[in-house]
Amino acid sequence: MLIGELSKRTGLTKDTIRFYEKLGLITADDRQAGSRLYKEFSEQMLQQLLLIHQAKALGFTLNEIKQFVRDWGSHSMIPTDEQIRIVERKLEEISQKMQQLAEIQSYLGTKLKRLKHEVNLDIPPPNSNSRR
Amino acid sequence: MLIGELSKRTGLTKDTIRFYEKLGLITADDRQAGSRLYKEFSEQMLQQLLLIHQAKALGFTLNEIKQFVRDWGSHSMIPTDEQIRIVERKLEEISQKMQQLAEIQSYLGTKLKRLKHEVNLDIPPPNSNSRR
DNA sequence: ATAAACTATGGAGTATACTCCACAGTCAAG
DNA sequence: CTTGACTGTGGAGTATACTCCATAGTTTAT
Repeated sequence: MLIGELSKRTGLTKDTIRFYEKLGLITADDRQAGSRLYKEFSEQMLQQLLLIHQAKALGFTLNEIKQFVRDWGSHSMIPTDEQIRIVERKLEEISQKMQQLAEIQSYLGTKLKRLKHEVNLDIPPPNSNSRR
Repeated sequence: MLIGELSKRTGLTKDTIRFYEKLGLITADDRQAGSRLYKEFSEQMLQQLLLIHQAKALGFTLNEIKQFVRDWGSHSMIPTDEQIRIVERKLEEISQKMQQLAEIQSYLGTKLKRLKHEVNLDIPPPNSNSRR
């Protein structure tokens, strides 16, 4: 597919996609268009962009993602046992992030309970003695 | 405490702390020092900085964190029921992030299994037929 | 065949989040 | 009482991640 379709299907702008391509986060095949070359993107690149998008929202930088993408690609010339170590490290990072999220979650949960309690004190539940 | 101590105890540079203070992410009391004013930071601000640090690592922008910090502060003049909605929204965001992390985690888990399998094929387990 | 909508390239500009520097006053140890 | 480590302010500079623009060739619908 061409960049326009890719843009629509990922929700990323063409500029962002071109920027990512320059950085080497994604790749494209060349396709002849008259005297010039257009870029042909694969379905896999679409998936990769969606993953990049997610990873960004989770606080990974483009450089980290670049490593990530390079390492996971089956075409990498990195020996398997090193790849294993890399993936294990990423998994640890992710566990850490999840733990941090869990902390904030519990913090907010407590806060929420307290707020709801406050509301209950302000405005007693309706119908509390409306029966009969 | 003064900024130096705060810096050491949070791991953030003085410049970063001053930057955050300018943005209103944290506050400080003034303390007379000769003809000038030094900033006095509370234990609470230390905690807040640690939280800001975590939130950043989880992909929240400083602007989002600013909202966050403002909303949670008990001194906010926001009505309780609105505070509840805000906290609930944050909790949803966090659930979403956790789900995304879980996805990546499972993706990497699969990848790791495959890699380990590959290694097993390359180098058969030692002692596999050493018994006897 | 021609206009509208698409494509690529190069480069400038912007927002965010720091980071560094120079200058000047303050404080604590010897 | 001086010296070294601290403090604040203002402003310039940097890295990251886009975003916009001008220009020019291409494809598609009418």
